[in-house]
Amino acid sequence: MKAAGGGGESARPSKKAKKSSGKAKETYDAPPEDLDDDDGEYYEEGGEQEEKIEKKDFTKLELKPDHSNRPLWVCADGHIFLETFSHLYKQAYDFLIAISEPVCRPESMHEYNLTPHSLYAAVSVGLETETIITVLDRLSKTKLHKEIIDFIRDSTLNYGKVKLVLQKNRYFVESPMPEVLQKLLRDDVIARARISAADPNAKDGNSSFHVSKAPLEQGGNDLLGADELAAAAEEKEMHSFEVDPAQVEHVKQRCLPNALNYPMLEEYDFRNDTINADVAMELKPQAQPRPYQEKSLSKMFGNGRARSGIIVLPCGAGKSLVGVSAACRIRKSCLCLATNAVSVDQWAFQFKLWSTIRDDQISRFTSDSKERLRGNVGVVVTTYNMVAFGGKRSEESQKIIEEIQNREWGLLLMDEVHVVPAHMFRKVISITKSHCKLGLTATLVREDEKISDLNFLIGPKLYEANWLDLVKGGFIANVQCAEVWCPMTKEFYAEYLKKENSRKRQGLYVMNPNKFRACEFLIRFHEQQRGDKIIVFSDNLFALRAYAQKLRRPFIDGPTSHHERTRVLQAFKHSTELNTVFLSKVGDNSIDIPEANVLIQISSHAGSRRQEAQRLGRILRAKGKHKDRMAGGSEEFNAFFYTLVSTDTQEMYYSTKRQQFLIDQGYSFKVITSLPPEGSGPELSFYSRADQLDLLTKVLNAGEEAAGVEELEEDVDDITRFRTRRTQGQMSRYSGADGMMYMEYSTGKGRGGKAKARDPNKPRHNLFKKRFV
DNA sequence: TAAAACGGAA
DNA sequence: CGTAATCCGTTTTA
Repeated sequence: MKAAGGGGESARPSKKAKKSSGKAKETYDAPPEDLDDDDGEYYEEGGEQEEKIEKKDFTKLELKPDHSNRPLWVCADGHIFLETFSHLYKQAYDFLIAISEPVCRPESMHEYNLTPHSLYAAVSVGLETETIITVLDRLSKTKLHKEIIDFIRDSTLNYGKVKLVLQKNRYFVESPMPEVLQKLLRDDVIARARISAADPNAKDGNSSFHVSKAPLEQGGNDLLGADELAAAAEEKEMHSFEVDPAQVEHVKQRCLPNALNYPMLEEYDFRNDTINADVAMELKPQAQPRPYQEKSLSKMFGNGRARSGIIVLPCGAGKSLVGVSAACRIRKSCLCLATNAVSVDQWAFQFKLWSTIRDDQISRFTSDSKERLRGNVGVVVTTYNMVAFGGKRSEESQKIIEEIQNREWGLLLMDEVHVVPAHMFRKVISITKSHCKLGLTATLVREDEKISDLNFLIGPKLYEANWLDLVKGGFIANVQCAEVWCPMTKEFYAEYLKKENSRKRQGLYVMNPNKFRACEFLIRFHEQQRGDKIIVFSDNLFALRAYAQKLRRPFIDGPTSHHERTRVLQAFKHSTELNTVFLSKVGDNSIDIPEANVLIQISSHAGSRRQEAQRLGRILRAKGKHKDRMAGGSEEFNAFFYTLVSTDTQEMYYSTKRQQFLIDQGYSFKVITSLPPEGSGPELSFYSRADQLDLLTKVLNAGEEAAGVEELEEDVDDITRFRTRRTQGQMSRYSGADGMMYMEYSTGKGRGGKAKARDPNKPRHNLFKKRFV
């Protein structure tokens, strides 16, 4: 088994893992007992290291003899690199996603980061400290730094000592160890949150805490392992104090790893909950969760109870089935929150589609459909707004909202958790009382860094799928992402440089005739050559209307009536005549268009990574079943995502920023510099200079109307030009070093020629074949 | 009676 | 930092 004389016996006095200089001996304690490590001995006595060790310097780390079979590089600072071509990739990925935070996941090498929060999440899904260390060590090419081992131990030490429980609509902080509660109460925030009602049961000479015997023996204990039974036995003497429901959020925050470090366990033992009645609902037999959906659920229900937390799945990967499944397992009242009314309808539909819930046990609650629950239990689907709305309410709403506040919910199911502004969130979570909270999202990023608040507002991240793995599995579409660089025409650029007002500038670079022609070309190409369904996005309403009118296609924006929307979308879905629609921001969230597989962005002014990902999600729903899949992971693209950018304008600055999230997910962006193609002439609009100038005057006039403010005539804006250049620099950096992005120039000029060559084995799409080979 | 339009809010 | 979109609730219209 373990090599004789394993690292364990290197009883060395100097254990410092990191030396600044001089002759340092690098020795690390071997991980304690390896669990059956069937692939044999790899431990060697710690070698002598001569030079200074940088945390990310691998050269001095001692490789295990069979390192090539092991997929991980583990750095002393908590960064972990995973080789995705390893035969252990799948296991290693599942493990890493449980214990660490993904940083960047391109095709062949992933980067992860161990943090106190991620370790907290790991323990909360049931991993034990020593298991984490052993498995990590087993997968690592090198011995683990002692620093890392200590870090893992420290981070997970206190987990599970404190619990938050909801009983009869009152919150209690519980622990078998009264001294821990004392410690917590020394914290101001927690002390203030405490409600010390004179509860007759609390009278107890020894301490001021409630002492209770945990109700056990409810049956179903045969499902518990020995550990749980032991733990349950310990819980017999449980000390607790009550906290103000409005302060729960702050108490949880204080208990997190970055503060007092007693992260609170929040589990719902729904099987033994006899107070809240069950809801009769089960998954229908045809609801077959996919492997990754199954996996997310197993993280949530791993020990027979329901854990609170967040599940991250890309759009179109079937988040709603996960949500409905969770509700069906718990079988208690469920409050489901969504961002808007359309989404509410969809959720209600999904519940009816996948589960056997009776129609009168599910109700929608929005401003124009206030359905009441029949019985005393059931599923309520509503919006964040509805629950958090502070203003005056109609009489009927008032009643329902009171009911929601007073009820004790088994599950609080939150869709698109990232979207809701933080203050709304907080309100919703403290208003409603639930035993278990499940958050669903595709993009766990915000431009402000409030995303980490989710750790105490809801719970740890339970599972996150890797987009590229789902692509390989054929569960979501395989998307070709491209950034199309459209040079400004001479006249437009001259005007652009004159303008100070950013709004006017935007008008100019969005309406750039070359961009228009590129867009027109792409629409024609995809409609005619491939029979695709196309969505064109524009944040800028003027451009949206102008493009749509010129190209004679319908558009949908905010003011478009509901009736008109459905009419257009029906035609888009079912008619072969209508294959392109133009959408404003409305399309980001509330419109569902499963048919579309090509997306063109003509205006994307703000640098929101989330919006970019959300938009890509519009075309991710797997297309054409599995017919596009081929063995060996070399599959043809079946969806296309174009971002049209006017070169040398502010747009370039934003687009790289926006792409970052997708790049972290492993997507690569191809840069296309000559669209429309060289030879194209009057068959595309704005060919003649006269037409272009005509457009220019229109844009200028419209700009004045809209902007309303007269701006100073200024010369070249240096800042903009600087930014633009710098951005280009960054992009070429991506193209070379990271291999995540590469540039292709049909003209061959510039430094793009040095770009990484594409894989010749991969089939190339016609469009790219024609233009760029 | 139900849909559409308006206005304020965050 | 400003725009667009959303929501709620009320009022108007068919």
